[in-house]
Amino acid sequence: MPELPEVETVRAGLARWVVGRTVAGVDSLHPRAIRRHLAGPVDLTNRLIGRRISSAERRGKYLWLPLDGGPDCLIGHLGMSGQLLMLGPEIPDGPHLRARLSFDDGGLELRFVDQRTFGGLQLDELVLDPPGTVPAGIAHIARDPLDDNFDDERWISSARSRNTTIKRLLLDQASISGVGNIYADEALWRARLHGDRVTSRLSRPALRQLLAELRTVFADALLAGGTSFDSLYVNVNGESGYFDRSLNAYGRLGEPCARCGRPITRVKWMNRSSYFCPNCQRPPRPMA
DNA sequence: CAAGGCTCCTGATAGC
DNA sequence: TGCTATCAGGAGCCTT
Repeated sequence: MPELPEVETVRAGLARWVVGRTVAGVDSLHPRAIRRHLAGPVDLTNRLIGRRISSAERRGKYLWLPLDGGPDCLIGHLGMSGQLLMLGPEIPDGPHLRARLSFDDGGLELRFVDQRTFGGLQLDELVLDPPGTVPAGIAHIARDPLDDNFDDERWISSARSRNTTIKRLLLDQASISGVGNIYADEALWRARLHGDRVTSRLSRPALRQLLAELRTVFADALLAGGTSFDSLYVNVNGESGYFDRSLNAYGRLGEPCARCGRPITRVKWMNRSSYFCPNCQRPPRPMA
């Protein structure tokens, strides 16, 4: 499942392979892949052809490619199974190919492949959000913890003013972006916090440590090229990351905790799973 | 307005 | 063998 480290790996690949190139053709092959582009596939094609990609940007799990000569950009989101692959035009289309960009140099194409169709592409306008510039449609997405302008103390104050639990807050992209189910569980395990802890009752040092653990788990995953849990995630060259070997909680049901040896537990949570060590990560005391 | 839950989607896998 | 149920989950959208 692509979260911040995987998306950053893809962004770096796009910076290497598509920045500076000019779009020559666009194929929209599945309506769901461009459902967020309300003006439709013809508009998407017309507005992309002839445009040169000037950079590759990211905030949280969103990617965007600013286009030369205008305030617009191509936004990409991988959803839970999206891949952006650079492939030669002679390579046959795979079964889940949703969109394709070709370039006027005739070189490698950019293909958007997405089995579960939660991801998508859209054009959007960049708005000024000093000192960064983000697409209008993702202005509600908070900065991520690897952003130099992420304000730790402000986030901590915000958390302590909220009436919610810490795992919910980690997954709220309007509060802190880039965190999904895997890295939420990993950061909470590293910080020895149970996901059901109420944010307003966590100390500032505990929240500071959680941010630190989030950053180290992201950094570790980036070094490994991202996590590939079910082989749906690959970088732009089609190579899987191998960070899943380093996970301490997520997907480790019944395996001994790397700290204390107690078996990792899984609970159903919001139509998904949470993995944690029942010994290192004590659930909150029930309110009287 | 904040918080929480529903829903979109496909393919692998388990169970009968 | 072939069917149905379950699971994976990001994030927009809706309800409370």
